[in-house]
Amino acid sequence: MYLESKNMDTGRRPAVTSETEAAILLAARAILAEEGLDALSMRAVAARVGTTPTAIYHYFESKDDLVGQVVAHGFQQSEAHLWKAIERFPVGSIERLAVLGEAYIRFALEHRPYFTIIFGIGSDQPRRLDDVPGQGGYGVMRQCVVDAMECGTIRQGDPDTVVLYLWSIVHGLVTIGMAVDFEAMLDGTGIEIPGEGSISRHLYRLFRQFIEHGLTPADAGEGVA
Amino acid sequence: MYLESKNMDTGRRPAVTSETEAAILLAARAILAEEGLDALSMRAVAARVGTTPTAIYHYFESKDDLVGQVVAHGFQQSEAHLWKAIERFPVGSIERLAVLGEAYIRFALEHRPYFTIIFGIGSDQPRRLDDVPGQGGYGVMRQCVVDAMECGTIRQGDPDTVVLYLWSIVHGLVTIGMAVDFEAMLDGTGIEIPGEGSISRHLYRLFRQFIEHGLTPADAGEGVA
DNA sequence: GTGTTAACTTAACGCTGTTAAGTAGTCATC
DNA sequence: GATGACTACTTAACAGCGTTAAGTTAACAC
Repeated sequence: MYLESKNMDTGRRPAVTSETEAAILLAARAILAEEGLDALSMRAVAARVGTTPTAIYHYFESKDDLVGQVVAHGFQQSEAHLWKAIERFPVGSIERLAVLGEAYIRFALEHRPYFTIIFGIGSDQPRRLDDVPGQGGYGVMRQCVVDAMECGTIRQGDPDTVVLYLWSIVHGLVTIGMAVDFEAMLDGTGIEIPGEGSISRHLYRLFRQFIEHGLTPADAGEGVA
Repeated sequence: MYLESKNMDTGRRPAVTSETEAAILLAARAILAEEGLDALSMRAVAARVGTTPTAIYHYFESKDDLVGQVVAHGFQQSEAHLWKAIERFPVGSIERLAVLGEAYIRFALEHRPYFTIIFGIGSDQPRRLDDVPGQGGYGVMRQCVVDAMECGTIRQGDPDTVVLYLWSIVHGLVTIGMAVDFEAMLDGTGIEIPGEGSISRHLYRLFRQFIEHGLTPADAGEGVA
């Protein structure tokens, strides 16, 4: 549905020059943040900017194009967010990898509409990762994995497999958490719900022993809680 | 957006009695399978059944209600699908757990619109897991994890944590795979794309060593490829 | 001064979910 | 056997959506 436009790949389109164009993008971003995805209509954006809906088509091919650029802006921030989160942890350390996962979860929860648009609408064809702005964090993750392998923190192997593995864990956790009420679900289980911080991040911390040492008892070693 | 209706929790609503109601559900299911989520409109369903759009409101509160019941039907099948997939593997075995994950992936890929509706649309509040038909496979997974713990196949601990961990992996893999073109993405990486079978299932098999033995080199033992 | 272009506006099309109001047909009761 | 109630619809319409076609107004070029 969304993001079909040729212009959504970031960078290739010339920078925003017009004041109106900037205002449109700003308004769209504001609506998405304040009122959510359903409230984001061409008419709503136009009303906020103070123009007519059709004026938007002077700057954007379609709604998909507009939304695509809004999301691209969000995801471009995501990469910076991830890099910033890990910078104070030693390159190649397991902490750096762990914090990266937490940062991914935090960003996803704070930019839920972006994630819904990129990963949520699924009736159509999947897009190339190059078209996902900031590669959805893939680049950062891959660098961290490569570093960790070089340092011997994690075992040798194909880095892309490991990246996809870690990405699946954090992304799955976030996706399930957005759809299912963790709080109600985990009530009565052995998992205690933390007073502060998101449940998703808490769960991710619980996963850490499995990620590091696996589920098999023989491998458990010092990892057992 | 969808599934807000009180009637979406399966079972509590009386069974379909009217012939027309059954025809509406059948038509909606057919449209979803043949033409996808975007094509599923009240008018399209009505046209297929041979009635007017408003007639549907005699049987269903809203579009959300109708879609909710269609999806509920699909997810009810999912639990049976998962149980059937694992039945020929020994209770408590690691194979049984592995096959369960593969079955989840297969079902998700074959019932993409259902997953999109339940997990994809994320602007609104998350729902209780009880309301997710078939608990999204949670019950099956949990039983398998408990069995595996009792058999000593996986280490002792809180089963719900392990279920969420495994669920996150398969669900994340599926979700990313639906949004990103794996084929194009993995071209040029160390991951070889299999000729037959889905890429997601192939990746999941690659993850197995990490799931069992973790990423830490000391734990790797016999798990290394 | 004329032509061209950018930056819009007005009006409309076809689509969507949904509601209000009306209409047959069936069935129970007085 | 007429009356009222209920089921199962229909027709018409409303408000909103993305989008397009056509017209307008201002700025600038030659």
